[in-house]
Amino acid sequence: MIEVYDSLSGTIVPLKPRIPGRVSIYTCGVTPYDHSHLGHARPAVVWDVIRRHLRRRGYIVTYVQNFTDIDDKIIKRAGEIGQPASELAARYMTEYHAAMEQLGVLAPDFAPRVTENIDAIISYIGALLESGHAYVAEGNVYFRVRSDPQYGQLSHRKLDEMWEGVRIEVEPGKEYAGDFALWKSADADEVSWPSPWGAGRPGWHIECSAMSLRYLGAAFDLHGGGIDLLFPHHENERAQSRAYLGHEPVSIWVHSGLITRGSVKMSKSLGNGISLSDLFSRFPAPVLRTYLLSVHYRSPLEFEEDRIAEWARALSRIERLWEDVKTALPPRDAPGDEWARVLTEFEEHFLAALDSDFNTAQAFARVFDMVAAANQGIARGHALTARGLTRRNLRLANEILGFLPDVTVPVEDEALAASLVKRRNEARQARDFVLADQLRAILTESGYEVLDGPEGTRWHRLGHGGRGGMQDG
RNA sequence: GGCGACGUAGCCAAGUGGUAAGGCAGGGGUCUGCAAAACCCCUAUACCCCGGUUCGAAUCCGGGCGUCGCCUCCA
Repeated sequence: MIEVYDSLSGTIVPLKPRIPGRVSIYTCGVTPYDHSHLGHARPAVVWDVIRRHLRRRGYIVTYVQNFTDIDDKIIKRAGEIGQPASELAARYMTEYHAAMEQLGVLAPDFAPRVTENIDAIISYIGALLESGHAYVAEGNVYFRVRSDPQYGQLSHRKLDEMWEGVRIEVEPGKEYAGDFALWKSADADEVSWPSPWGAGRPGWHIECSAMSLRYLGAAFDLHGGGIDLLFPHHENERAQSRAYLGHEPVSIWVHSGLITRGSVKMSKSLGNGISLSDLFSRFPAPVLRTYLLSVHYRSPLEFEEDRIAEWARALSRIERLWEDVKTALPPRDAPGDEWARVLTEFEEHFLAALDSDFNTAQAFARVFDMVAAANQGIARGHALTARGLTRRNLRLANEILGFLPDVTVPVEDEALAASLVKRRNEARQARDFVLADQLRAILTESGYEVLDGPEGTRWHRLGHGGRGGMQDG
């Protein structure tokens, strides 16, 4: 049984897919008007883990994540740099895709864009006008918020209290301050599409209602996004969809916590975002990916480079063990010791942690427990069994969490490293420890870790997934 | 001002009624040419403060203090 926190009800609810065995998901993607930052990566990685876990549990998952590739910010930015809005958006969408790929995020099944769904949006707005949930004013179309008696339920606020003391000017023609634009009329020099209400572009919220309907149907299981989208975006989206469909569009609303810096939210408009390209130059992608998974997805995550470095040290323990077990054969038996029990029961406990509202922090705790048990087994004379069980466990965990690097190192580098290790062991046998230490220093500086043990010298490249090797010491 | 969330060891962080996961850092020991890794042991009578409910609360309720988020740019 998988349980998920639902923002609408404010409680943990069991996941009951509308179609048994299938889970449909829609999440709000980015507005591509600037570089991708860490805050964009968090929900992407979180949903990647959710998808992988659901698949592991046997569900067929359909995942849709949109791009809002036309809006005021894009138009403004495009005007500033003298580039067409479509080119600006395309550039940043490409960058986003590349960053997500580096983070090991599976591509969505559909990645619809607003500009490719204008027809669906226009007909959606038309239906809302016909049913009286929307009205035209000065070339704009507004959604009549008070037509939905449940408006405010999702974000847990009361409509009457919401607009008191609001100091923004109400746009001319709006019946009510809380009403929001479904269609915005365009200035002559702005990019626009023809519509029954004149040339213009869609408002911010309507695209998600129209595109989720087109790609997932009239109702779907999970809707995701950052908690900062709860209001107004998701509140508005829900109101539109309820008005259009006559029923609830979403089974469970799932919101991920924000990343903060100095306790303040990281966001493009505050200019305190850490760009992903910058982070990629300083940390391996699996470290960044799993750093985002090191706390529960609903908790705020304070960005601190020292924490990432700490996390990298923790991961290196797992990686070192993986280097030791990755070629192990399947185990034949397991002794009744405590460490063996941990290794054999790992899958059950690991998946149970994720069943519980996708608790990745707890899932990692189970991985570290398992790592300790594996090392105990190896140290206590059951290396074959321990390695075999551990290989299976790490592959399972990695398939969902994605903490192991998978970049291969050129063969020639490996061959050179192997010869250096060989010469070092010759020096050690000759008790020429000065030369041996020099050779080890060269290997270390090249990214190779050298470990002398009773079974010989193990060596591998940390953080890059080199094949490494073993030589008799 | 309104609404909401959070406050757990030196640091990060799970746990939400039954007696404190995990990570980092630190200390002691074993092993080792040295180192690293690994193994063994130690490091919160305790979960912001004060009341209350309960046989029992970090977990529920009330009050207080602090931090953050949303209140139409936002993942």
